[in-house]
Amino acid sequence: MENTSCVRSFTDTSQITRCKATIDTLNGSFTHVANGLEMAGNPVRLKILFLLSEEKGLCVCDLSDILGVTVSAVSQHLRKMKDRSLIQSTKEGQTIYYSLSPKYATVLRPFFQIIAESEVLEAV
Amino acid sequence: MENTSCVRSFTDTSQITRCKATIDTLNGSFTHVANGLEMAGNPVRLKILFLLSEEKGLCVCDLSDILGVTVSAVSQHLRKMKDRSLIQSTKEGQTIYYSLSPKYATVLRPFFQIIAESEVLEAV
DNA sequence: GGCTTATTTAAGCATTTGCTAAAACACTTA
DNA sequence: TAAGTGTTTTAGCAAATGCTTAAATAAGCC
Repeated sequence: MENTSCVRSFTDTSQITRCKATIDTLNGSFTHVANGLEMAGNPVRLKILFLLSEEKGLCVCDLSDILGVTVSAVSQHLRKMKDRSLIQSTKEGQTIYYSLSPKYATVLRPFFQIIAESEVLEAV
Repeated sequence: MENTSCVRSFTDTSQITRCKATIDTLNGSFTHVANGLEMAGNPVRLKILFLLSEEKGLCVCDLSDILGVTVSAVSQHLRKMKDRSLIQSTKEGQTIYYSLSPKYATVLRPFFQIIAESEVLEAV
C-alpha cells in the first residue's frame, strides 16, 4: 500500500537497518512510555498531577473546585490516569482521595520544577 | 453554566484557595509544558525524538524508512515539533537534516533511558 | 529550459479526545 | 427506608488528531 523506501543516492544503509532493529525491539516500550506522556500532555491532567504531587488529601470535588472544571470531567481524567496507574486512590467513607503513584512522581518532578520556576521567569 | 463549587461539609478551604492561586499564576507554564509533553506523547513522534537524540544526520526520508511511516506523515510530525521548537533543522543541498534541540534532549533523556532499559526487562 | 530527487503542503476522512448534561451507583445519616 | 452527599458512568457532540493521496515547492543535474 505504501512505498516508504525512498530512492536516494546517498544513504547510510547500515544506519537505517540498525535503527530499524532498535525501534523494533523497543517498540512495546515506546508505546508504553508515549502513553504515559500523553496523559501528562493535557493541561488539565498535568495540573491534576501537579496538585496531587504537592498536596495531600484531594478528592474529585476539590480538584473540580480548584481547576474550575466539572466534577464529571475531572473524574473522567482521573479514571484514565488510574487505568494507566499514574495515580492511586484510597476510599474514606464516601470520599475518595487521590495521590500520585511514586514511580510517576519521580519521573514528572523535573517538569514540575520547570513549571514552578516559570513563576520567576514570568515576573521578569 | 456550571456549578463546580461542591457543597461538602468538610473541606480545607484555605487549601483550595491556595491551590487555586498557584494554578492561576502558573497557568501559562502549564499550557506550555503540557504542549511539549503532548508532542512526546505520540508513539511515532517519541520514536522520532529518540532517533534524533541517538543518531546524527537523519532526514525525513530516513525516518520514514526506519519507522515504516509515510514521508508525508513524518513530515507533518516534524513540522509540529519544529513549530514548538522541540527540534531544529539544517539544510544541505536539497536534503534537510533534523536534530533534537539541546533543551529538550536533556528533559527527555530520563524517558529514553526508561525505554532503553526495557530491553533488559522484556528479555526476562 | 526540462527532469529527477527531497521535501512540504493541502484536502479529505475516520478515529479519538474532552467536554456537557443526565442518569446511575455508593455510602452516610435521619 | 428515604433523603442527601460524593463520585462515577453513560450518551451525545464539537473539535482535534493522524493518516492518505495528490498537488506544490525547492534544489541539483542533464
